[in-house]
Amino acid sequence: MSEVRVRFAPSPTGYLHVGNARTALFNWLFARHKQGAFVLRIEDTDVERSKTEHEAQLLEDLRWFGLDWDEGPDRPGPFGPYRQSERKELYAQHATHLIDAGHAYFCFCTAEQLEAERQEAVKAGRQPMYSGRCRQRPREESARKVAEGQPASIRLKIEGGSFAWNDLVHGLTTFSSDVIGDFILVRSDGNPAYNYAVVIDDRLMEISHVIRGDDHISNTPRQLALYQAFGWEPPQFAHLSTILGPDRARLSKRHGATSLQNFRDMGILPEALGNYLALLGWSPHDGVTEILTVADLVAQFSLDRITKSPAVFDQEKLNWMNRHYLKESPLRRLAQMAVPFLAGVGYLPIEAGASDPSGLRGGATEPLLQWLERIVDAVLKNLDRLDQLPEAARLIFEYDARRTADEVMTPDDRAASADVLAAFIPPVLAEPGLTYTRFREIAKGVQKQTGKKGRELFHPIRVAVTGAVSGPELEKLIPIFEEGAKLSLAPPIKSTARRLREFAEAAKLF
RNA sequence: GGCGCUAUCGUCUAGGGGUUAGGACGUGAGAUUCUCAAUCUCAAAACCCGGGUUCGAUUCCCGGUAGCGCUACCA
Repeated sequence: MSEVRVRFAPSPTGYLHVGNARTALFNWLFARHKQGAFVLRIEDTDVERSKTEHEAQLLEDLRWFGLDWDEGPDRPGPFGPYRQSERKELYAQHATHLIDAGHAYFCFCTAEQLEAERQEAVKAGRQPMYSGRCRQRPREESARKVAEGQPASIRLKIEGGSFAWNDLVHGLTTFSSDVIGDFILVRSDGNPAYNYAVVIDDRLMEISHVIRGDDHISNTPRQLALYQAFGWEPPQFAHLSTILGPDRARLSKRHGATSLQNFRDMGILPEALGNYLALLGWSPHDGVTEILTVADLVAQFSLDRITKSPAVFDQEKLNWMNRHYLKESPLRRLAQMAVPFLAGVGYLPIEAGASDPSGLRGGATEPLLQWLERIVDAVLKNLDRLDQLPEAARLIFEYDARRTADEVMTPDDRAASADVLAAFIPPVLAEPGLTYTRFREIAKGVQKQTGKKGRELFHPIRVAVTGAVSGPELEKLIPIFEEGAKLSLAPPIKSTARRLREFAEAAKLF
């Protein structure tokens, strides 16, 4: 068993937390770095939380994140099945084995009894721990009660002085066995408890390294007790620190975006999220490099460079990293990703049940995609994430001449720039197909005529044409207006000339 | 309460018995551009506290404090 085998074992709750995503990522990086196997196991024995329909969503989230697995529910391997719900027979067999060997016993205590004992212990200031009342019952008696149909859970006998392991992140970690009660292996309804199922699964799947959140540190001695009872060699453990919110409390839904789906909806690129998460609790050897490709991460990853301390999730830094990857991304990819964001605010015509995967009426045609590339190229520098695209591109899709003339352009501005506008607008209106080159020539003419240049010249033009005091370069915007107008979209894109005509009218210029 | 884990700029981190304690995000200033942004340059900003060990501790040890976790027939 020298081969490295790691696993990620999520519950399909329909919500994959970034903390879990980071755990999955670290497992995956370690497996790929060691050229071992990455196993995906679904922990779906808890029917309350697990919904089978959520499993597909989970796999989809993981794939979007860029992870793949060698074995899993959709990729059968030699250690299947990979859903806990399909492994109940295995858990039952091993529990029987433990009882026969005298390491486990049936417990007939009711929930009420246990709760009462617990309350008492707390009141008396003692450690609330199972008393072990059913431990001494003769095996024959227990067997008889079970045969009679009395509900029973199965508990493990905890013995021995202490449990210790050499944690790959934290180093030597020790627990006294005094603080661990005889815990439940199999619940009275026949379902295995987490600490039991996880040991059976990890052992049977020949997992070599268990990499998981540090909220499991206190569970580890229990699991060690099980390995001991079975006479099994335990795997290596590595416990990852918690991800916290800005208030230093464990990152949760009330902090805002915390699921993979949330980040996807924000227009965060998977490679940006992966790079960011990899740096949350891990750093490369040089201690300087921050931008790392997946290949870099796989090549450099090592468990001994993982931080022990918890980390506060910083959306600002994620945004920065996303901006970096956005700029590196091919325009075509971004144009395609832009469609749902623009369609979502009504800038592009969507159609329910459209045959095209983009969901657009008429489909995402080549001319449309080329035009979207221009838009993305123009506004990219202003974006942290794609969900800011509608706002950044608004001046392309919306132009209100009335508002521009009355509000955006102040009376002072208008008075000061009357000569520029008077010289600029007529030649543009007379131009059939405006290009940026032509626009430049006209602007030059205005400069000669009015003697104004730079900001004095371009600001009034910008405002009149875009309806905004700031935005992308006119060099990029003019072609977008012109090309957009030709696309006959619904709602339509107004050409430069049309904008100026409306503006002149609203401002009563001529 | 008990047990456990953690502690370097606001945040993510590098480092390590002697360093000008390094990088990044964010922040501030400047440069540049028709504007915003982007970009570039510069700046401010940290070793939790108290004991020990040592010639010397931010680094090693102990204690305190704080934060977090576990203490379930949740996972």
